[in-house]
Amino acid sequence: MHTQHISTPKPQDATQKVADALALAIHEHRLTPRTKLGEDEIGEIYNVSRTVVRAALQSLAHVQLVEIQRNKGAFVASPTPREAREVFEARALLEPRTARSAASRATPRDIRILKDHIAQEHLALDAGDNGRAINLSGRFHIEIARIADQDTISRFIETLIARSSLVIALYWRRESALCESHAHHALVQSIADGDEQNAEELMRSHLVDLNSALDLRNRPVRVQNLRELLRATGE
Amino acid sequence: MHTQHISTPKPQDATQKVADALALAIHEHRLTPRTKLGEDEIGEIYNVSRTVVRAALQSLAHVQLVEIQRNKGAFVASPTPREAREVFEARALLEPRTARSAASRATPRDIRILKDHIAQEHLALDAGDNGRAINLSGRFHIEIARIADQDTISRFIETLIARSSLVIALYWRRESALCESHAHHALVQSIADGDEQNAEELMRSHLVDLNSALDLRNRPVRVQNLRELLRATGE
DNA sequence: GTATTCTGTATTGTATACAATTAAGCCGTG
DNA sequence: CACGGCTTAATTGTATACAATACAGAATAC
Repeated sequence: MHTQHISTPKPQDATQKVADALALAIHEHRLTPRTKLGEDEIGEIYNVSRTVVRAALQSLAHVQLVEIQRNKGAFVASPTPREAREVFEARALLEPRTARSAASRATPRDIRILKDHIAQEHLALDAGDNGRAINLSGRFHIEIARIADQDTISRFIETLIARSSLVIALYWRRESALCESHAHHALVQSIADGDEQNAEELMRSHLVDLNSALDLRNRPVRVQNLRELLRATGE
Repeated sequence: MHTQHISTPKPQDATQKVADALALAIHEHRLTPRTKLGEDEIGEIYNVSRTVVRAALQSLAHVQLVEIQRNKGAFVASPTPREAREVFEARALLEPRTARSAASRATPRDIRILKDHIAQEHLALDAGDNGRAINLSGRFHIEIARIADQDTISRFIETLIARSSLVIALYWRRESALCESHAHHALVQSIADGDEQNAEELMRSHLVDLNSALDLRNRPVRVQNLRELLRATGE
């Protein structure tokens, strides 16, 4: 992921590339909430102008992965407990129905893709790459939404899962085991069986489990920005 | 290039202003689907540079009010029948629950605001200003979402209602009466009464009614762009 | 007369330059 | 020593300049 320096052929949309790269970094928890995203800094990293960086940041701001404060700049978003709760409430509203729909439409190829996702998740977990595991876990849910073949709702779910990654970064209780791929496995099984009722119910309980693994009370403000970190010692 | 020096107080975000102005024009059906939105053209109208216009257009593209084609430019979005159906399916999934929540939380002030909305709707209809009436009707739904106090879901609903305006522009059957403010009135009543069950059910049936007023089969491609219009004569 | 290539123009994509705002450092004063 | 105002550096907001792409029309060949 570092062969960018020499040519930069720019075959396609540079803005999208930067946005994707930043989103991936956030999803994998390499960039943590409240981190400052300076335009020049990012531009130098990806060898693009601020024009492109700004467009990428605004795009990420739209899905609330970053927060832009006027004349202050862009920061990795830091969902409040309220926002965190809302994100999972919205997921609870959308995803069970989506899982049901997926169960009614999934093709053998879809099932294969889902199982492949789970396998990769296992690999990442075994390798101790938690960031990648979280990202894959999210993409599993997105894949189900894609199978459901509802573009509009899928898009909503994608943004919710993106924000979930931030919520997890902030509020995940280390006591609870990381991603419960058992739940994913059972979900795939019910989808493969075309058991709509079961798929819907499994997704619902899966989301409840996820939610219960969060501790929305205290907010650990572990920040990458040193200045911010020092200031936090006061409290 | 053109007098930016003297007046243009620019007290706040110029990008947002342009985006809002364009969105309003689309919501009021002054800008119709497939209309080309040239950057220079818009920039001259609002006396801002292309930089600002581009940001506004990208913002609108994100909520799918406009579609941006690379190297081609931005156009007012033109939802396909499939997209139109999906938009209303998503609304049917989100809004009844939201209405229920609104019924459980609405304050007297909220009720007053809703009733005021309806009154304005009536005024616009009586004045024959269909565009404004459609816009107000949408904002009525947005207001209910706001009362429900779920920011995340409210944001989704806002984009859905924005797109609904495009759907209406394309697929509304002129036979059916325009906005049925009776439905809105009954909805407000149930919300004022705190009757959650009724509010949810009324919203559900209201959306069904809206949907049945659409004809998703034929797509009347009445376009402002003359060139596109002439080309359409062939079919 | 029709089709096709070529060329010029218009429009978008990206980079850079300038203006405005913010944040930090410095210095003087109480 | 702490605090407040001023000055300066850094960063963002906006405009403009340049590069690349696409569209339209004309000229040419058939």
